Amino acid sequence: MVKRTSLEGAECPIARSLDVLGDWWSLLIIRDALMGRRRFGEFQKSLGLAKNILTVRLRALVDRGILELVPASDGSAYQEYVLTPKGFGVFPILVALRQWSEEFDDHPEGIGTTMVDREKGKPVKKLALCSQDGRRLSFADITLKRGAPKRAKRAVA
Amino acid sequence: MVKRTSLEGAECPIARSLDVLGDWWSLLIIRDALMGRRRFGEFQKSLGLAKNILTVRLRALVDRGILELVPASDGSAYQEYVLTPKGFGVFPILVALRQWSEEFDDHPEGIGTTMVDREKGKPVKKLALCSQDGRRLSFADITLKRGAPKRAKRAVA
DNA sequence: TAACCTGGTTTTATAATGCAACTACACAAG
DNA sequence: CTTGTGTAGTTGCATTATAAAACCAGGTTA
Repeated sequence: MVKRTSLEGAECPIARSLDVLGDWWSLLIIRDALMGRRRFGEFQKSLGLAKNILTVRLRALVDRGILELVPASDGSAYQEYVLTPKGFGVFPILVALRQWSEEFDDHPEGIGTTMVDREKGKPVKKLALCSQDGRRLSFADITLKRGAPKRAKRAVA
Repeated sequence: MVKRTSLEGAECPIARSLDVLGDWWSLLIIRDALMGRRRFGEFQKSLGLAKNILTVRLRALVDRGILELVPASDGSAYQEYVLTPKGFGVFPILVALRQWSEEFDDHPEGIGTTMVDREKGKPVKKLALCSQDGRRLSFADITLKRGAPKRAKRAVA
């Protein structure tokens, strides 16, 4: 078997996420979707990737429950791709990627945009990992415990 | 040009990060490095990837300033791969990936470990994006402004 | 109805990935 | 000093994924 070894079924949740999001285009498609793009052609023009690849990626994202196909909002007979809650949940990952580049990129002058809060127009704070009682945690302050995390009941949107 | 289109030089900092971290193995290698692995053989056994691939990935991570080759800590003539500050900076990205899986994975019971704070043993809080004055921001509360972010002066370690 | 746009599929070429076999060096034992 | 074992790769070849370009079908527009 030479296929690109799948990480599906891995125990590590990082590997599980990467199995879904870890290819070259998926995260960029989701980024564009968060910026409001929804049509096949919009994605294709914005990302500049081949249409056959985009077809496959979009289908995969729909299959995994990250995007959803809905009738076009403008009343035409076409369809649009919109994010599901699971898709919106990717937002912090994109923020983390953005902030890593902002902090460590070797040529930061090449970065074209800064993320600011809409109300004040000021750059946002760095994502920080905190304990439940509010202490800031570095990677040395955490450890892994066996067993699946209990999932908070999610509101029904 | 048929090569896997490089995102190098993109304006979007997310694309820039993905250009470095966006392949199947790099983030998993960094994850392992954060867990204390440092030798070629350790990575290879842990990840189960082909040695030629590992060679290429490690070299790329060293070239990009994420890993560093240092003389082995046990006094042998071999070398070890250790994370640079830039490498440690990837930690929040891995946390975000982990938390996305914890929250949205379709089969959460397959997740093997939970991240807890070492001191209290309790699960950590979700990463939250905040404005400089402390308001929690959702993706709808932010916007992009043109121009590179100013980078905070970093301590000289 | 003809031209055009949208959202694809097909074809074909090249680059990345994976396995297995092989090599080079370090170190340890006999 | 020779043989054996472990580490850290390299090389060769098969298979897959990715890409560019051509093609196409249904909806929309003129």
